[in-house]
Amino acid sequence: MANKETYLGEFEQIVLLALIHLKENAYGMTIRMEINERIGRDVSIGAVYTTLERLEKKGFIVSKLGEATPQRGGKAKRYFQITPTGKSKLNEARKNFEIMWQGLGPELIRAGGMYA
Amino acid sequence: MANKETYLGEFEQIVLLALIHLKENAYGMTIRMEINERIGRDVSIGAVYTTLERLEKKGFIVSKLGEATPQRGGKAKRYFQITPTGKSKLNEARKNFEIMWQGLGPELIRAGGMYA
DNA sequence: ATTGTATTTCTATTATGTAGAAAAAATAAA
DNA sequence: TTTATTTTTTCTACATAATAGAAATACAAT
Repeated sequence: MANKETYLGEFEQIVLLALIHLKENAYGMTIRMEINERIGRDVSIGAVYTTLERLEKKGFIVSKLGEATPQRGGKAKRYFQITPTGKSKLNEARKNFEIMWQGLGPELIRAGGMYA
Repeated sequence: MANKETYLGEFEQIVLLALIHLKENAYGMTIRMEINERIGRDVSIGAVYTTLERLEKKGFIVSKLGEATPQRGGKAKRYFQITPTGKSKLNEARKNFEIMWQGLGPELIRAGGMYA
């Protein structure tokens, strides 16, 4: 990989961003919803969790179990938060994409060319 | 996957963008160099080619063999170009990232928070 | 023919993306 | 006090993407 232990995949970035938007309320179900609401990507809950697990193992997020006595049914929620490492990695990924996109507007790349 | 046959991975996006910048001169070696020069990512030539193969199989790029009588040693170059499908897919990926980043400046996400 | 050079192709491995079923753990109802 | 319902997580399995490095091509020069 680009750098063992530090590579950030495409979906991992999406999950990280959803998580940031959700602030104190980021857990499996809400993350899944946030992604779906924002970009219409409908992934399974399992897909979200395995990604969260990997992000945690890499040190990009941390988690803690929710309140012990919730006023509802269901297993306790596991809340996630991004770490400083995760933030800088995410910023770096963004910066790199920006550099790669430099000079290529969303329309620009459609102009001319043999297959355009 | 998000959508069988249409998913665009992180590195696939990078390769596609390098290829666009290179215009008529996009082939394995130059693509690898372009990526390295722009964002300092040093991938093997094999990594570039397998990615190009996948992109071609998905219909996001097309290739054709270079000049039959090159004035130098070495095997003929294989030139690559992005297709309309590839372009729109790339634009879509960018749009989605933009939506996910909305409201989160590169500095903004570093402010406050338990682990900041 | 042999050597050198530039480039591609092949082979293999690990990591990421993904779904779906099963398990947990709490509340509500019987 | 067992059984059902709800909400959420955890487990298992598989397809696809990221990656390296060696081997194969194919041409030019000696």
